[in-house]
Amino acid sequence: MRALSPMLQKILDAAEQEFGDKGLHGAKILSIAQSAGTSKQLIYHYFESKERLYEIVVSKRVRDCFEQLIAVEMERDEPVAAIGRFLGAFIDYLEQHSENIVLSIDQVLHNGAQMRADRELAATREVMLQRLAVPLAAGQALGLFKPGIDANMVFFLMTAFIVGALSLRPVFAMHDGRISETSPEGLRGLMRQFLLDALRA
Amino acid sequence: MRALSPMLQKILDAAEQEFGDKGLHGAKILSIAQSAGTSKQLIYHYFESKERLYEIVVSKRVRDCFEQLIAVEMERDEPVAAIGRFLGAFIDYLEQHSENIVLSIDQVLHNGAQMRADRELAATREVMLQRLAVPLAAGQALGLFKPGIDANMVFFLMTAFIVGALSLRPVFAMHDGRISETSPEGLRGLMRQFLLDALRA
Amino acid sequence: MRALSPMLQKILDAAEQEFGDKGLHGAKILSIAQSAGTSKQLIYHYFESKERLYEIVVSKRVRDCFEQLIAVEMERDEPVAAIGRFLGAFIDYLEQHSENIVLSIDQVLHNGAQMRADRELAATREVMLQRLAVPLAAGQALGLFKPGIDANMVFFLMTAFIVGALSLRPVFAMHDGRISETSPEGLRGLMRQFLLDALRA
Amino acid sequence: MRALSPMLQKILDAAEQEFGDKGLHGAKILSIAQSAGTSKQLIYHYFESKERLYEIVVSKRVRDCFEQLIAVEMERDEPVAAIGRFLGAFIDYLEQHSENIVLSIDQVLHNGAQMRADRELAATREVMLQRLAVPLAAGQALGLFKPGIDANMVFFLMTAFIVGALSLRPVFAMHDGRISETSPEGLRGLMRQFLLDALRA
DNA sequence: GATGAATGAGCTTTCATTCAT
DNA sequence: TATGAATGAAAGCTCATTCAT
Repeated sequence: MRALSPMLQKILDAAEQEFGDKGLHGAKILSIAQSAGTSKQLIYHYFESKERLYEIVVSKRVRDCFEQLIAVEMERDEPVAAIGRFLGAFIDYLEQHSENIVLSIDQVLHNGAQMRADRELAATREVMLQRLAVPLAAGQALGLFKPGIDANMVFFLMTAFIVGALSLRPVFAMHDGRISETSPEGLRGLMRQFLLDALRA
Repeated sequence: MRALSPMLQKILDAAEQEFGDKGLHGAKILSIAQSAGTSKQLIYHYFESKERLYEIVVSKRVRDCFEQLIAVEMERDEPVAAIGRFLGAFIDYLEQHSENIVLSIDQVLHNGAQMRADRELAATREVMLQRLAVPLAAGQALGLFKPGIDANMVFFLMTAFIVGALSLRPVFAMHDGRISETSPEGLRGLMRQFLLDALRA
Repeated sequence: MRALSPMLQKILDAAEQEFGDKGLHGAKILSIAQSAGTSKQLIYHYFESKERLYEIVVSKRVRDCFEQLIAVEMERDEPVAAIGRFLGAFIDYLEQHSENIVLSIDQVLHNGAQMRADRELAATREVMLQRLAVPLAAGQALGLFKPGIDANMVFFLMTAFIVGALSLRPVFAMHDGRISETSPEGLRGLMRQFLLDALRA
Repeated sequence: MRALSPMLQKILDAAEQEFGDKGLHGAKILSIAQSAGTSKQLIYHYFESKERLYEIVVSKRVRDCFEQLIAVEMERDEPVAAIGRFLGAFIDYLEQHSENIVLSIDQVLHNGAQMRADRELAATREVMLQRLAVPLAAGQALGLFKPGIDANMVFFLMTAFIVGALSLRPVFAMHDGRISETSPEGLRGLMRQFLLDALRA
């Protein structure tokens, strides 16, 4: 991974911000250019189209997330604690990177088309899943977790729930103060417990 | 609730479709007009702006969802079965009304601004929550459900998970066939079980 | 001149207001209808088009102005005082009826097309001019006024100056406080003196 | 003042024409684009809005007028002739640039908002007024002109009268042939004399 | 790499006007 | 008189994208 030209880096950062704030449709190439301190034309010099830039940003963000999850230490803990640690890291990551939420969500509106053919991303993902599989299998062997679900499924359940909760929280908050009164700490614990209970045998 | 003029009804239906497919930004007034078999100007005759039409569609969809949930019979079952029935109805509704998914999701990109001041909607919501509270409280009294969570929180958890799962399913399917191989039946059962397990004491 | 149906009268009043505020282009039929408490369709029931309604309003306003001027008592004064009285009445009228100013001005943008064939208006105008001619001729005979100008020309000069001054006053006021500091009283006197001096032999 | 891109120049010329013919509301961006031989989008590339383009055109026209008046030689003449020369130049300019008339007039409908914050224009105006002040003061010292009026007021009176007369001439011509029969020469002389007489002590 | 000029396609919105009842 | 429905035409403006330098 060699260093990118500094302007290219700025463009990518600005695009991450803009797409993460407004989604594919809401983002404007001109805004990205201005945030990056350059012109639209330079963006077109580097990227063939807005869609392509978006794809690249999405892949980059998703890969970054996978890499953070790969870095979670799970070897020393017993299975439930290990999965709990993974979960905590996942929740923290998504809470701190709201762009990923919007980007994930935005995929829904665009059929996930942005992730189609990224081999490297698929590989990273596989590594992450294999690491998650270790404590899961160990826990299942000990009768701590439900049988019949694999790492892929567990990761899907986690993602669905965390992304759903974090993105709908503000919407629910409008209706009803109670959710938003729940401190971030509280919601974090709630999500973690909820998911662990759901996995338990 | 008197009958709407037939063209107005067609416009609302077409708007529901279009917004449900593409979200606020992606939807085009011209498309809605063409689907409804009329002109964009007539839409502006009835609705003051695109945003306002969107708000109305969102409110309508959400209210419809709440009403379906209010109609779920829960009186005859014991608590776990009652909540399970509610859950099943909720999942079915959202699976059959994918517009609601997109609409919910799209709120995230627009700060949920579309639901702010709909008193009637808030009232319907409250009725629904009160019905859900009955078996929940009964179950808690019997030690079947976790203590310390109320109907509002349960509804939030359900929505977050179901919306998250249904919307991310196609995205995950791109990476990995296994989720999509899971038959709709299978996913339905999985979600239901997952949520019930999470609520259990 | 029989009484008009009350709604017709309200429409004309509202049109006067709206055209007088915004000019032909700036005025909206819908606004007029709403101000009059009726619907656009009724306006089209009475008037064949926006342009035609405008013409009628303009004629009405101009006739009203002429009639006010006809009513000015000039018989008892000596010539200079008589013309001064006429002038004062004209200035007062235009100051109190800013619609007339805007309407006159707006004619410029539309080639005065709105006044083409109104016989009755032309007749009223002639009466007014003949009354003005009396003290003018008397003054000229006494060597008080310039020779070689007739009532028509005098009326043109008066109108040009008063309309010009009243309409440009706010524009000049932006550049320079001094004009606007001149009290309405002051401007009134200034205009009157200015015109009388210009007519003097 | 570097040369403008040729297309920009064409756009400005076309805008001057169009706004000068139809005023702010009546002018259409598409017309301007077509007259300039380009597309409306290019106009928006250069100017942020129709209003802004209008402001620029108005400022440009008004500054041009002031500059012409600054260029009038008044040093060699005695006061009355000097003011007469200024007046003649002013009348000629406005007769030859009917756009300025319409533009001035149109200000009335838009509250003169277009001239608010143009420092440079205000400065040019001040220079022009100072030049006009010289023969005025000299004439007042000799008892030739009324005391108690300054250059600003004189300029206001001149503008009001000339703009009023030139713009209302066609309107009056409809009613009455006599004004329009007055040759442009004749009207020019009449206005000049009329204004000089009004200034005289 | 960088920049100014230019364009095509399309969008939301407005408004005078008409028709049927 | 009065009203709801509908339409044609166009307006102002936005944005992704390209080209030439």
